This record gives sequence, structure tokens and C-alpha cells, in this order.
Amino acid sequence: MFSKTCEYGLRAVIFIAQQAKTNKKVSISAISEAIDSPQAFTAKVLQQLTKHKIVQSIKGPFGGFFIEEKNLKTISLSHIVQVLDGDGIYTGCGLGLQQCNDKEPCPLHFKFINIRENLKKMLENTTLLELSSDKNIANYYLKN
Amino acid sequence: MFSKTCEYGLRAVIFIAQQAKTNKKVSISAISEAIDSPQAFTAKVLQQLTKHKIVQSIKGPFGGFFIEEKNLKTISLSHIVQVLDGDGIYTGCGLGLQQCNDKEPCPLHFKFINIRENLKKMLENTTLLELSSDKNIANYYLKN
DNA sequence: ACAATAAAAGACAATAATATCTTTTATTGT
DNA sequence: ACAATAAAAGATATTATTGTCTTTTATTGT
Ligand code: FES
Ligand code: FES
Repeated sequence: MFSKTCEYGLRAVIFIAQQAKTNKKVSISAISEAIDSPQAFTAKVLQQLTKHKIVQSIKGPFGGFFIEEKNLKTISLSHIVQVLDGDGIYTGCGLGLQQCNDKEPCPLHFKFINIRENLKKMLENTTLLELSSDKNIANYYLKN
Repeated sequence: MFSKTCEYGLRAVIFIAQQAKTNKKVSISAISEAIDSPQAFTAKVLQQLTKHKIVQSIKGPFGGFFIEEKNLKTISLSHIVQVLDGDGIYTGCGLGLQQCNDKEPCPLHFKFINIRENLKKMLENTTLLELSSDKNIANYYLKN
């Protein structure tokens, strides 16, 4: 469904968001351990997310990655996926036709766009605020 | 969503199915032209599908690929996806956790499994019989 | 038997995704 | 100023995916 880049990115951002209340910054080593991902690769992913202002970072001692608490409700998973995987998942044809539209639809088009739209809406409606609630932190896992 | 292998495979099988009524066999060159895919690569994909009995093939003059008309209603798109992409799309975690289950769910689990299940059901309910109807052939495209 | 046709099979090539390693830059405290 | 810390940036390596090319095998008609 998503690329490894995107999977690590989503998990990393969720983890960072979950520390936002305590205003704690988290290091790349803490993140990659928490989400069980390759450290150097995850660092690259976070570089992209920092450039796109999804997370913020500070260098040096006591530095690390963080998200301001006030931003949690405006950052949705769809935004993160868009940055890391592009919008192919939101607009692309299920059978790989170069363009997907109602005018020259593939045989799967009208069934596929429903699924695609449901996925899109689900990601749009899921914000970091929701995912960083105490209830969420207690009940869900970022690695296994 | 799907690999290129799977996209070409789905389009190829749909095209072959659409010729099943006339009992016509289709060559790999006819297929790759009809669905606008790289010929040699598509041939490899069809090799896999032939091994898995989704399509049949005959070598030599007047040979080619075909599907028996009586099989159209039992072959679903989910079967083809399963063969070419495996069942990761049906059982895998949206955030890439090694295993997806209700006991140790990722933060997206209960939202994601709905989408995943809808996709699975859609593919299961879509048979080659439906996709090879005259109405379907008239209204939908396999390339653009 | 022979030539022509077409898929199967195997080998190879190019590209993209994933992953790691090294060097640089910014920040902090001494 | 200096050493320590941690992310940014750049370079490189590995693997998987996508794509092509050549040889072999099966089938058909002459
Ligand atoms: S054209 Fe294929 S999904 Fe829209
Ligand atoms: S555990 Fe992530 S989708 Fe089920």
C-alpha cells in the first residue's frame, strides 16, 4: 500500500506527536528504537518531513525532533503520505492507466475510486491530535 | 497500490477474457498493444499466470493465450492479485508492522482494516465474466 | 524432414527503492 | 576556544523491481 519510506515516516511522526504534550524532543536513535526501523534510513525520511514543516528539528545537545502541540490537530496522515509517496495513491488508476478519469475509465474505475476515496478520507480525517491522545498511546503499538 | 507486474497482469487477463466468447486466442504482441504495456515484460507476467492456471496458452502457429468461457465466472480479480502481488495487500499492516492483528494493533489498525476489507471484497466480487460483458467492453478502456 | 510461428525459459540490463556510511553544520556547556 | 552532541547533507552500497534480449521447446502446415 505505502512505501517503506512512508511507513517509517508515519510511525515516526506518530511517535513524535505522542511526546508533544511533555514538550519533549526525541532523538533519531530514540525514534528508530521506538518504531523498530533502520536508524539512518529513518533519519533521511525525517529530513524530508522537516523540510516540509511537518516536524521541526533542533541540532546539538538536547536537540531532536518535535511537533508543537498546537499543530497536532492540523496535521493529518494524508498530508504525510502526500509528502512521502506523492498523490498517486489518491489520484492514480488502479490498473495503471496513465490518467484516471470518468471520461475514459478503466474497467475497474467506478469500483476503485470508491475504495480510493475512502482511504483518502480516512487519512484526511485522522489527525495527530487523535493519535497522540492518552487513550491511543495506551492501546496501540508502533512496533511488534 | 499494485505493482506494475500486477497492473499489466490484470489488464492482460481482462483483455484475454474479453476475447473468450469468440474463442479467439490472442498473441502476446496483440495483448501488449491492446493494453499498452512492454511486450517482453508482459510475456513474463503471463507466464506466471499460465503456471497458476488463470490463463491457458498454446504454442506455435495459431497459438496464443486464452481463457475458457466457462471459467470466466470463477476467476476473480482477487485471485490474480494474490498470484502476482501475494496477499500483503489483504493481510498486511498499513503502517508496516510485521504482523497485523487485533491484539497488538497499530494506531491505524481499526480504520485501516475497513479499507483493506473493502478492497478485498471488491476484488473478490469482480469476476472476469462481468468484465467481459459487451456492455463492459463498450464502455471501458484498457489503455489511454 | 523442414520452415514458420509463438510461447517458455533463461540470461542479462537498467532503474528505483531501501539501507548504510562519512562528512559537515549548528548548538550547548565548559 | 574547545569538546561533545545531534541533525543535515552528501556519498555509497545493497536489493528489488522493471524491462530487454537470446535460446529453447512445442505446434502447425508444406
Ligand atoms: S481509470 Fe482506472 S481507476 Fe480510474
Ligand atoms: S496492525 Fe496496522 S493495520 Fe493492523
